[in-house]
Amino acid sequence: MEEGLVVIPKATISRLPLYLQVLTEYHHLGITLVSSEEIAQKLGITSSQLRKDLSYFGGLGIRGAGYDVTCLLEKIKEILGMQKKRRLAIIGAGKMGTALAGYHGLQQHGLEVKALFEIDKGKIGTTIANIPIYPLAELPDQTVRLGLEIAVLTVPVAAAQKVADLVVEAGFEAIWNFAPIRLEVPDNIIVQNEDLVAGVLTLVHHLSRKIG
Amino acid sequence: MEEGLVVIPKATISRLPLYLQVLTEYHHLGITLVSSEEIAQKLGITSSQLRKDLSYFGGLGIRGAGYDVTCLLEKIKEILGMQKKRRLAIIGAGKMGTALAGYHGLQQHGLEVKALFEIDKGKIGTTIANIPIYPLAELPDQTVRLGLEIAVLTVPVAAAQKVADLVVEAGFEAIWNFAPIRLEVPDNIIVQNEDLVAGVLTLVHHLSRKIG
DNA sequence: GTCTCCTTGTGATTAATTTCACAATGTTAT
DNA sequence: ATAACATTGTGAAATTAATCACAAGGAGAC
Ligand SMILES: NC(=O)c1ccc[n+]([C@@H]2O[C@H](COP(=O)([O-])OP(=O)(O)OC[C@H]3O[C@@H](n4cnc5c(N)ncnc54)[C@H](O)[C@@H]3O)[C@@H](O)[C@H]2O)c1
Ligand SMILES: NC(=O)c1ccc[n+]([C@@H]2O[C@H](COP(=O)([O-])OP(=O)(O)OC[C@H]3O[C@@H](n4cnc5c(N)ncnc54)[C@H](O)[C@@H]3O)[C@@H](O)[C@H]2O)c1
Repeated sequence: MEEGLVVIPKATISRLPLYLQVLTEYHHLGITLVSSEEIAQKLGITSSQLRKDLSYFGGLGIRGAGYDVTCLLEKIKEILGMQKKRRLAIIGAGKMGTALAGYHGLQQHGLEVKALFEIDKGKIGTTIANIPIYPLAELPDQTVRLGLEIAVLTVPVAAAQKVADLVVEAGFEAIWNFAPIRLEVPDNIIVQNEDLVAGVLTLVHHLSRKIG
Repeated sequence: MEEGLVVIPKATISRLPLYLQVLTEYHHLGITLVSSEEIAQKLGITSSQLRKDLSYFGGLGIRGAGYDVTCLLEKIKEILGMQKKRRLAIIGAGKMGTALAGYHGLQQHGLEVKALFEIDKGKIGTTIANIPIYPLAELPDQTVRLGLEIAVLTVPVAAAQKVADLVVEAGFEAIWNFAPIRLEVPDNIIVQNEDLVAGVLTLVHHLSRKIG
């Protein structure tokens, strides 16, 4: 395994959060060593796929025994770029914005929600889960002051593109978008669309194959 | 194109919700005809991929002109099994459950949230977005009475597996799971894991490639 | 230390997906 | 009606991903 030369396939990267999840489970249970077969079974994939995936980032396993849970967790976090903490802002303190602001799972993965932004005067000045809500107009200033990197878009779909423009102008590097619309942004801005409807429609598709 | 014999690739199916989203956008804008190139550009994919995908369900396009938006929307909805309405229950009326209960996007895709279930006595008997909150103990009875098919799991991770067991026993066909854990369920139960953390970690990975 | 057993790591193979390139076939203008 | 043009639909080729099968190497027993 030649370090530095290996290109990790996209398909492998896309499975890393999955591996992170089950390894975290094992870690919490106090399990320190786990075989590829065990993890694979839990995830419903083949053990050879898991081993091939892990092989891309060096021989981490112990032949005859399995993989060290802690060691593997560290490596996956490294590849996913999770060592550095990231500062987020949530734009739109509505139902979804409120849920995310109070979600501990983000904190646990090094994602710090530092601010919410709103246009509703009734919400501005209050807090959600101890996070202050600022007026949207302060976006450029607070972005610099707080060192915000990732914007979480939880505004109504009708406002989403306009808000995305503001977010880009304010200097954000990335957008985590919950509005069901394809945003148009410059090439250097990273957009991750979180399309919950897509998820449930996939489920519906399977369901209709099963029971019509 | 031989009807009935064609197997639609998984990769194609996974893109259908995406197509649905942009076609719905065009529909709202009153656009009736659209070329593969336009849609592809909007989605950041190649036009030949889109055409190949659409070719699996028969020649829907008009050579020299493009695709009829309404016609395409209908076909995609058919393939995804969206003609039939589906009845959902949300288990766990916390932050995420509340957000989903009040989300119009579900209704718009034929997904009707009929009930919420809780163990918190303070919440039982009240409503969220006009949807009644029942005690968890009533799950089996209400499932039959209301004809519930899909269970939305928005309970704390520590309770998720136990609740999943109850849901299966109550007769649900499918689970839309928001808890960050791999549920163990019988083979005939469809599980769709909605791992929001996976989404944002993918974003973080791209971010760390970009700015370190 | 040696033997046995277990599980990893990986080349080779097979399968799935994407891209390419262009014939087929429609539209629109005249 | 015909010509000029635009866009689809699709085999073939290229790329990417998943699976197989087994040699290599480490653990544990004695
Ligand atoms: N609720 C859900 O479960 C859910 C699920 C998936 C996707 N979404 C999407 O998330 C987005 C928000 O949904 P929601 O249910 O939270 O809606 P919501 O109406 O509860 O919240 C929207 C909030 O955004 C604020 N807002 C409006 N325009 C704004 C602007 N220009 N700048 C800043 N804030 C602004 C509003 O004041 C409101 O507080 C929508 O695009 C929706 O489609 C919601
Ligand atoms: N909040 C978010 O933005 C978010 C995002 C992604 C995933 N999630 C996941 O969704 C789940 C819920 O998160 P939340 O933030 O809404 O938590 P929450 O604490 O706000 O809500 C959980 C609710 O479930 C109820 N509950 C507990 N045990 C139950 C049981 N056995 N049966 C029925 N109800 C029960 C609680 O009374 C509470 O009302 C968690 O697993 C979380 O990891 C949440």
